[in-house]
Amino acid sequence: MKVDFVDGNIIVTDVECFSLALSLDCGQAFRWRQNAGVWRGVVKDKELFVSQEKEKLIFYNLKKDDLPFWIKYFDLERDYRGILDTLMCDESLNTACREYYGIRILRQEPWEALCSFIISSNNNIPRIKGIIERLCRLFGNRISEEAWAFPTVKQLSHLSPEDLAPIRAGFRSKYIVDAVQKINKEEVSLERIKGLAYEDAKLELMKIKGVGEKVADCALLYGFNYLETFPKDVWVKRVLSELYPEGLPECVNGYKGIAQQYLFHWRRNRTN
DNA sequence: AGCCAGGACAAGT
DNA sequence: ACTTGTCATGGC
Repeated sequence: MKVDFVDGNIIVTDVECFSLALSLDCGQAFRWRQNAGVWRGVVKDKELFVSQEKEKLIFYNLKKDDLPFWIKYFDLERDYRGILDTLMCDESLNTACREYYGIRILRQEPWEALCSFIISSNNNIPRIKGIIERLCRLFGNRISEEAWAFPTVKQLSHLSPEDLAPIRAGFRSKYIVDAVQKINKEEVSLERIKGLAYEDAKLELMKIKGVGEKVADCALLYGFNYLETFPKDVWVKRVLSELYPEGLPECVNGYKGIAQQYLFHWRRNRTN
């Protein structure tokens, strides 16, 4: 990775095994929008405009001090080339990884990931995005003309399911409220989860109503960077029953979550 | 118009 | 321990 500063922009070159578009639009994050080749998103209280040309990333109007934050968010320091090499150990994984080469598991904010995947349950991606957008606009800090931060637990702490009616999350509103209250009362601690083993972390999250195995796994994979986690949604279950009735090959061990993301996106985008 | 959606949960076998 | 109905809403 090489970094240059040009006209207030930051240019990062020699970025290997990374596709910005695929990583932002593969169903793991719900707040990124693309316009004329430029992706816009918000993480914490930071808004980012970024685009990619081959192995070059352009961070628009970005302060130097903020670059490490985004390097970490996109997990650019991790050796994905090496990881994918080991993951491509059979025909299906080989195809999935080749077709969608460069998807990285983003390192999202824990609360945002948890809340987003509570909202995701029995829901479709366009609508998930809409609900989250309304949640941010109604309850998050406005950080620019057209950008709102994801609301903090504290900002949501006084709300009832009825107060959440405008975001039109349906039956999921009461789940959001339960998550907020348990975290507020420290019945569930997102801070503590970071130090727990996978199984314990999962049990901790599953104390929350509306958080079953799948939602907990998604939160751990996308929000806590537990890369060995393997969330099983309907698409991945199809892959498992169709291609891996006897179980996954051993090469995915340690990075099951990454394998899962490729298999999910590959299977979901298949037309036949 | 009707089916389905990156599920969870309770109730029924 | 598995199976089924229900939940609220809107995208297609």
